[in-house]
Amino acid sequence: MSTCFLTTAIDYVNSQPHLGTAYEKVCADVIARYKRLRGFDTRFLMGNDEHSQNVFKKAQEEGLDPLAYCDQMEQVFRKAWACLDVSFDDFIRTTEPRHRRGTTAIAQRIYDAGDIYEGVYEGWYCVSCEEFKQEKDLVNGNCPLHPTLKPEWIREKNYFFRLSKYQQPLLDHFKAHPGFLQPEIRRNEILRLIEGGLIDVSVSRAGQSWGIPLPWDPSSVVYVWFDALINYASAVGLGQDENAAMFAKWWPADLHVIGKDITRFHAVIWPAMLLSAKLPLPRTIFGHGFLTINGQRMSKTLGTIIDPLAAADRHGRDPLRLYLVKEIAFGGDGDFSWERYDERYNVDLANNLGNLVSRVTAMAHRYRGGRLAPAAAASDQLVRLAESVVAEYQKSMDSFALHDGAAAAYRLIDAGNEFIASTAPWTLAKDPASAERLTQVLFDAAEAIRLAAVLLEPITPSSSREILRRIGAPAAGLNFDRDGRWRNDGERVLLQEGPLWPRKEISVTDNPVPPDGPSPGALPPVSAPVSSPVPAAAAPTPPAAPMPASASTDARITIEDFMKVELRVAKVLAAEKVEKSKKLLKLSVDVGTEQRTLVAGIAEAYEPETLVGRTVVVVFNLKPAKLMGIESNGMVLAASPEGGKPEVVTFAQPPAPGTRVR
RNA sequence: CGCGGGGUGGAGCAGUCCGGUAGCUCGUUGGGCUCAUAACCCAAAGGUCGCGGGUUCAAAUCCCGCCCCCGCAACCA
Repeated sequence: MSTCFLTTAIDYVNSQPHLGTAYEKVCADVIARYKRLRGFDTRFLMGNDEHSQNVFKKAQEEGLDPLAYCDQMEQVFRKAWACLDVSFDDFIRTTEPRHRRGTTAIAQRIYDAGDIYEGVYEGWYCVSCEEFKQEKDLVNGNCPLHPTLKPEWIREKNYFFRLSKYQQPLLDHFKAHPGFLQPEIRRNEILRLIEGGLIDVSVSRAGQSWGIPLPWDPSSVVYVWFDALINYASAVGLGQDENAAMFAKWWPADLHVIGKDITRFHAVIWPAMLLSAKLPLPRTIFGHGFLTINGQRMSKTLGTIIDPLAAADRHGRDPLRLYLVKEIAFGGDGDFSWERYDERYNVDLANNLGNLVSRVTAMAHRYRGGRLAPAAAASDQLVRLAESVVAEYQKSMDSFALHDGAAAAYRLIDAGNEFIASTAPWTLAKDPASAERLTQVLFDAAEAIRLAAVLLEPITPSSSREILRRIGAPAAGLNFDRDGRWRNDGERVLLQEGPLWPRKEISVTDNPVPPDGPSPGALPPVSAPVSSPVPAAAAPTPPAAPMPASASTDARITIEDFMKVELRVAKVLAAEKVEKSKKLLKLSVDVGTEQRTLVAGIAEAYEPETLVGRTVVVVFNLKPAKLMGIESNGMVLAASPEGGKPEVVTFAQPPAPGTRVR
């Protein structure tokens, strides 16, 4: 049996998982489940990255032993992944003995290969990145990733890995293995990087206790990212004699699923380390994109960090999983918004898949007492479509185009609905002569559902099992070769039960996450090479936020929309009637920074002279417009009663011109 | 020249590497059906593929130039 060993990035435990972290795990899980469905002996590894100075500090702040702190965080992460149905087979922590042994072993091998030398490292060090920065990478003297943080100039004894030596071997490897790094855009990026020359990298830190000691110099510990990368190998037995068989079975990894920001570590340094240690390189590295929220980067300050558990809670974990894989092209960046999430829930699950199951099971019961067996040949059209769908699904999933795989499955679901409309079972039911035809039509419809459920199983595992149960098809031990094709055999006993996904009338408001409370304890900025720090709240996940129910027809705008309008206090310097105009006055106003000419439609209510010297409010950033030949650069605010005369907005105590109004 | 990502029917996106009928979802309009979760089906309207050049028989796609938008950090997968 073929094997498949795949991994995700291990996560920093400074903070909790967020939707972005979850995105990676879910996608990797979909791949893992797909491989199992295809019959691969699959091992899916995840874990936590714990040897970070930030973790150490964070634990100290909380008055905890670092390990105890990590123990707590392990539970937080495990719980999150369990809630999302992420089916990892192994969960590694970098503080585990097996990892220490693996790291020690590989470090020793690299050392023995002569690829590590001692030196003194001097340079700018970003505490948050835990990474040395090159002068040229600094922006205004600060780390580009943490502009508010001053890098430290550090000088210490350091061991270096001869990365430079592996430039050509890496290029050769990339050339020989076109699929080594995917998608293409990452491959090109990294190729350019390697071609540009590699410099040796520091692999140790002196004078620290939180980490794995170097085997040849216990006064230093292995640099955290170096340590982190090795988890993939130590998890399957590297450096553990008693686990040699396991290592032989699983290594090299078939796939590392990682974020696009850490491809450099995975596609350059990690392979070089393995080359040096004379170990096989992973077969594939896939760098996925980032999730944005409403088109914006997830940001704690903007309140756009989304708790994956809250998202799963809103409609269910499978609806969330489906959204993440179907609505985002795997490899590119993608967007999440509550509105869209709600929409996809109703459309994909309630209206289409769920409703299809309802109508078929209902008809099976009404017309056939819930029992269906083939009575004739299956619909050619459906069978042909199913064949093409399965082929496309397989091709897509094999090439990590998970979104296309999901779309393929949905073509079958759509076809099921179309098939019912075109065959009109309710009409067939009225004619006794069509009895067999009706039975077959219902069977075909049920079969389309069954097959779709099988194809969707990697994405929506528990929902697929539920559908299969209702449709009277076996759900246990699914196998793609046997179950992933059209079948016109066997009796099915269908169950008519309530809606799988009730349609939800969604009120217009969005973000169901309440403004998070002040995060406890100031956490230093964190960015990690090998995994990603996540939002800081150390408190346990709050109960999933309820859906907001603010009703209104949404003509309302957001504060951002409003803030686009720049209102300013202005003082009228001069005013005159616009010739040939009934309503317009030409005003010259002082808006604080400058003097402007604008036109206001208030001539019917004000004599020009009465306005001079008055303080009004103007829209400062309005596009100029020509009125009666005069360019107006702004707009005076005035109450404009229907049919009545406008009343200019003024102040009891006029502020200085230029003052922002909001 | 900071880095990166974008500009494709009303909205959100795919397609761009490997030129050749511009595709999907939502929305809108009209029609149909009644098995089903006011769900489903059919049809229609709607696009100078940011702008300008170039290559080509042919450009959303390749080349050059330009404009505009977004993100850039106690948060990054």
